[in-house]
Amino acid sequence: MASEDPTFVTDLQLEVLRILWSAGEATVNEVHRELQSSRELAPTTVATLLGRLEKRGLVSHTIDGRQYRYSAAVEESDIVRAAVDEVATRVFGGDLTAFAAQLLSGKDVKPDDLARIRALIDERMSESN
Amino acid sequence: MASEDPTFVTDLQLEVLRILWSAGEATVNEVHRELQSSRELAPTTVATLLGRLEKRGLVSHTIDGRQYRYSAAVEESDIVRAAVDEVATRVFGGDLTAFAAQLLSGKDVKPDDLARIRALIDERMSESN
DNA sequence: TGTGTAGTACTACGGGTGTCGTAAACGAAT
DNA sequence: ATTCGTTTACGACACCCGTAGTACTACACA
Repeated sequence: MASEDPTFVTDLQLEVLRILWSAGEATVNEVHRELQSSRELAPTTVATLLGRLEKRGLVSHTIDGRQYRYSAAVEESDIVRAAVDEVATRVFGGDLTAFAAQLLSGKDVKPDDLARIRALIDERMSESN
Repeated sequence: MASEDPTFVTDLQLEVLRILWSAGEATVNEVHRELQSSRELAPTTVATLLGRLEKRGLVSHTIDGRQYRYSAAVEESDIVRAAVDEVATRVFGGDLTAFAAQLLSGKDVKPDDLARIRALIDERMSESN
């Protein structure tokens, strides 16, 4: 079991998925265009990316004329959860308190954040009581 | 600059570093032996690993007779921080509240954790007042 | 019906990783 | 000294990622 975190995605892959999540569906060219703001990639590169993502089951496509319309086959929440779990396990050995401590010790944690997170905790504590 | 996250480490690399952190120093064989409990690797594999880590500046060695004594050249906190920052940026776009929300929404968050994290927040809030 | 063009598939290359095998070096024991 | 064993160095291989060139396919229009 525990084959190999099937939902691990790299940076670029995540960017691609994000485009699909927010667009619902997109052709290679559309993805390419979106991506263009952050990266300079050849259209064929994007096609390769999408193809590889599809081979892994993270996206799928339907045919529309001579174009492929890609859409994500995984939900954003799955990917996000996988990323967090991964760090929680790998780096903190499942010790969420340590994880949170690290998260909150950052320089750029604003008081706002602290307050909001605290509110989240209170909520969670009362609901699961 | 901001070349390419120089402190990114993979799973296995982290395991190796952990051994060095807790041992202070270790020969290839010692690392190999420690690693053995979780992975079945040939001793040469471990040597390769250490060598590559050294090339990246994450570990260094001194010579002791015919053996190398490796030690970590980075601190655990650097690696841990890098890992957390990475996810915070990549996955949450720097939104720590969202990050924390995700972290706290996990199934395996115990009431204890919540309480402790809350205490951390309170502490942090008052000290940075 | 022929041809241009848009779009995909195939192939490839340089890097990095996990994984080792084998060669070379260097002390130790005989 | 010669041999042996331990330990490191070098080279390799498969696999994945980012990146892209080129070849192939198939509609669309003349």
